[in-house]
Amino acid sequence: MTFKVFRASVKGLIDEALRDMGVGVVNYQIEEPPIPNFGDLAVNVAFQLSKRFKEPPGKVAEDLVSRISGRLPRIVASVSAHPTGYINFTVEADELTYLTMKAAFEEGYGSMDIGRGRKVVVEHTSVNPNKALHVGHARNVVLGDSIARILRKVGYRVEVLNYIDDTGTQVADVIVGFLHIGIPEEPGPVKYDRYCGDDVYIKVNEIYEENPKLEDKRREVITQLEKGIGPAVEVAKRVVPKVVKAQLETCWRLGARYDLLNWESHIIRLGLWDVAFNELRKRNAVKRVDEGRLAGCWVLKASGKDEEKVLVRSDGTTVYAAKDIPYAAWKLGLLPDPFKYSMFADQPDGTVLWTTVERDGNPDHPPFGSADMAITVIDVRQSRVQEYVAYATKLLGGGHKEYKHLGYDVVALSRVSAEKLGLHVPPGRQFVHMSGRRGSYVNVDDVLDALKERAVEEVAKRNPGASPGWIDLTAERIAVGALRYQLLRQDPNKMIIFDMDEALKLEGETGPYLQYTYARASRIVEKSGTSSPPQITKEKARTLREPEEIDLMKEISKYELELELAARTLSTKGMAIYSYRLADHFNSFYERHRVIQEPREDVRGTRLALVYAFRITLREVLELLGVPPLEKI
RNA sequence: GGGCCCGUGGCCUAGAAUGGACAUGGCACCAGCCUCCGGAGCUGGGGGUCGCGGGUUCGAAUCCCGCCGGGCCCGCCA
Repeated sequence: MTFKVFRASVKGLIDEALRDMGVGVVNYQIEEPPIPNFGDLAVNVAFQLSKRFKEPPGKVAEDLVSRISGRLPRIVASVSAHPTGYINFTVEADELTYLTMKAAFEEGYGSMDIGRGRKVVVEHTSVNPNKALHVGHARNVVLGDSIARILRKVGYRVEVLNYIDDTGTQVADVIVGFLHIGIPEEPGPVKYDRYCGDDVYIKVNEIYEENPKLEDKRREVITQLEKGIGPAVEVAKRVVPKVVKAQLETCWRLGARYDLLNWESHIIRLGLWDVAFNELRKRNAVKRVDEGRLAGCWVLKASGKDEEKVLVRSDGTTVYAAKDIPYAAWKLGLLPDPFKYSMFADQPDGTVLWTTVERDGNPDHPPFGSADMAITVIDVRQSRVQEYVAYATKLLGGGHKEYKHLGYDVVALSRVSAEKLGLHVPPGRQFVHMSGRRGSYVNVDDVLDALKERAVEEVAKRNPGASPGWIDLTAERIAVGALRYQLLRQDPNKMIIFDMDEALKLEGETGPYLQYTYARASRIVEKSGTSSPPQITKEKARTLREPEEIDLMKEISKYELELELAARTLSTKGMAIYSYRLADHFNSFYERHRVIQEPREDVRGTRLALVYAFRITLREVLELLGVPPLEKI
């Protein structure tokens, strides 16, 4: 309730003036001016009105200002018309300081109720359980995890799902390796997901090249997995959960957490597809094609165009994309829940991760699914399929619910990094796509380890005599912060060309810069000898006078607006950039003004309060991004 | 062939929905700043046909059309 108050006041003033002038609805914008001299917020309403009145914007602006200037509330210091037509408002800094600090020191700071208790499920990660995560998967994990954190913060009931495709070809390949090629199920000391991905999956695919007949075995394995009987199922029961646990280790390392694992085999064996399919038929949403090239297939009737998506082949089997429909419908509670549930693992954050089971569940489970909104985090190559799935949920009676695809472009390897991995990069190409099957990818654990190694050097250098355990833990957190920030700060529509040397940077606009700044602020708080923020009064707020103090305070006051925007747009980018701006302003302040050593007692107290407010706010933002805050670095 | 995404100094990048003031930061580069709460920092500087060409508009990085370059999707594969 800070900069937001100022913004609301500005809007109120403009709307009141418009009413006075007797004009109807005008679509105008309130934005931050490009140059601080122009004030703190600018309104472009005069441009819109100038069209209507046939008068120059500057004149309209003056007219509006003359109506407004007499009735400014306390939070608004001044208003002025710029000759170009903008109406510029300046905030009353003392008032904003007081409001901002008061809000920051309150319990539940930043929490708001946009969600109104509505339930949202966020599905992310969903990596085939036959290999270790590469950095492309990491983008998925951290995007989904941060969105979940943001939505929870703004009042949604959030449930995080991880879909395990344990009946697909990728898992089947690994099982073929164990069952028909004789690769041992138990590796040496290597992490199990990596073993299955690097030593089994790749190998099996190489053997397919020489011996294509072996692919018949894959078909056989998949059939067994879907039906739930046969030797392949026995192998899968031993192998897949071990891979999933190994993958989860990496996800947890990245700071992610989940509520439930949904296994594809359960969806299939419990007949959820048949239920969904019957429902689609009942609602006349699918039809059987009688003739032509699709004769004998069941297709989804597309809305407008003549596109038809095959769901059931003429031999009666379902296509890959069709399997997503019952799952989506379950998420939104459009089908009866066929699952039983049991506990799968304890997570680092202290919560329990549950899993679906086919029978003998724990009756004492929390409610799952049946959300008002479903968000599926999956890369843009799945956009088309996701459209069909969203459309199918509407046909199944989910018209009042929302199914959203949160897409993002892939992470590719830079030419330099690819060549360092020994891959051939054709001339002229600047990047190469990652592929688990070909083994051309960068493993997430490897990236984190490399980052950590760099961080250990730095931390040890700056903290002589620190315990190895502390150095290790701190370096780990730096590594996670660095990687997460990098993956969250840019537009999801843009491909990330991953370069190892670039990724190892710890300076500039990076996670470690934020952590470093947080530690700086923490040290001041520690040295102040206080354990809670000083009482702030309007009188004390008045002692903030230096430009760097005011700028920092204003940046802090914008937190709620940024959070609101992030939640509404399901985007982490703005939050990431905001966190950097916050830290940047703090460092400018820190450079020029002393806190502990400030001789004037009143100024010292208010500055300390400012540091507290900054630290609390940055902590909030870092937690939303999943960048671990560090007291000491 | 149809559809979607991207193109902003040498490299990376912000400019959302709803066009508006001198185009945002970072990396790299140059010049400064530690007797002072932590220099992973701070201050200043150079560097731009916002891919190209039209159009709409008083005004376009932003909207429209057409190109160019890069990527992705479009299967009774998964």
